[in-house]
Amino acid sequence: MSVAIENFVKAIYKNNNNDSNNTKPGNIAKKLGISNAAATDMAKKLATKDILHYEKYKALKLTKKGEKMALNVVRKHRLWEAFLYKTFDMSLHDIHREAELLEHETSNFLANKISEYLGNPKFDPHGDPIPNENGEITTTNTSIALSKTIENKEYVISRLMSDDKEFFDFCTQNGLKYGNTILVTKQFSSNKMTQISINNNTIVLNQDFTNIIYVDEIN
Amino acid sequence: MSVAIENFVKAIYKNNNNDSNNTKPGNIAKKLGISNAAATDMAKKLATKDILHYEKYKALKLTKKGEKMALNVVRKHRLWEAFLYKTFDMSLHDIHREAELLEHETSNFLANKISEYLGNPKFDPHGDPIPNENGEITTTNTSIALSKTIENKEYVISRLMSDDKEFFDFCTQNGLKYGNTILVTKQFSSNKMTQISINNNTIVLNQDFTNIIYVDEIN
DNA sequence: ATTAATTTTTAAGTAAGCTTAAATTTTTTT
DNA sequence: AAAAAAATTTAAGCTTACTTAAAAATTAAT
Repeated sequence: MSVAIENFVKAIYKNNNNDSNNTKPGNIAKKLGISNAAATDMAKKLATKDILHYEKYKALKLTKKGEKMALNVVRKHRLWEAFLYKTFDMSLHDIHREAELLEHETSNFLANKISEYLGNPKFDPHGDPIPNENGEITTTNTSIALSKTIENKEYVISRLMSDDKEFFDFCTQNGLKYGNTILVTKQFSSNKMTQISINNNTIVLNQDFTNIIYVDEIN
Repeated sequence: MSVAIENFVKAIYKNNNNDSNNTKPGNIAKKLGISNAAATDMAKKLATKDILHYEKYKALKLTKKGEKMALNVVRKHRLWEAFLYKTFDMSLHDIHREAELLEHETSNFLANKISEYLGNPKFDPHGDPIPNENGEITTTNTSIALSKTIENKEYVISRLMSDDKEFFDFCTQNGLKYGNTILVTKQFSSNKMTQISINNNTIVLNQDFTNIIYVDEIN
């Protein structure tokens, strides 16, 4: 399977997690930086290979086979992220950029070596779950978006769902890191902003950020 | 630069080291598993990009730019080999196979991280020199092929120049490993075989092997 | 030094993965 | 519900990196 195909199924997989009705060629095209026409072509091709279901003008949906392919790539991506983070102490943005390339040239053999070396971790440094060798995600996800949190409650940061360098730079500067504790001090319902306290600093975040920062409640 | 181009210049670079008159399209084609016609096409294309010198029916020769490209790929290949060997304890054959893929998807940034992590090694686990960041090989090579050694002298294995699984399996089984000491007990000049002693075992090797096993004299 | 064998080159063609432009369908707006 | 906007699809075309087959040049053999 080519890099183009692997990236295509990965993009569908990631999109389906959020909003499966929205997984149309144009949407995937935008994420991959290709034209709508190219995405339609690819979708039709992959349908003949039993990798996805394609119906004109309808949303794309991966078959079991396609989902397994996507999860295999996602597994390699997240294992590389975890590995590079630990071994070379690279930034969240850098590990993503490198993993984006390495994921396509990594044998299952090597992926398993990396996993074993790391003690078969369940999450990568962004807090994203790492599928196992069979493409299964065995962890249950109890995290919620920061935008959905309740005032005056404490939470632990569990996931930073982004690829954006500026976002990660901001997080690093403000101590927003996987595992750190924050206190939600105010939810501005009118303008959808969230005020939090971390390391004795007060920060106000807008929805662009509070929808991609995930947290777990502290019991 | 594409994977096809990187592999092409790498193949020329490796061939030039041995016999520069022999570096014609058909030769490179055979190494890459492509047709002669494809190799000729590629050579003509790369000539327009100032990557190599091309003259009809003559041997191919890399330009300074082309050689730098080749050395950059070779550097990444050998750094990956050294890294995988050390970190995951993989076999000489396995590290080669994985490095062959990873070398093309590795940024200079990551290559430098790997090099630094390993203490900027000068040689990979096969004994091949690792070019530095500027594409320079700073080590001088004093090794000779096992076929050129002298009877009743001791040598240290310094290089195993092969990609072949069977060869590496043979080496592993017989203790033929980078850094190990051997005694040359007989050179059969008639049939070009070499008899050595290692770990109290006697082995007779033919030229297929003695031309790719390199050794250093013990002073 | 011819002839034979091999290699290189040219020519024509293919598949993958894109592009732009136009036609069609769906979705949104009024 | 009709018109406008947006998205999807179709069509035609491009580039890269190959292929096979035939022509041309080089190399090897007698």
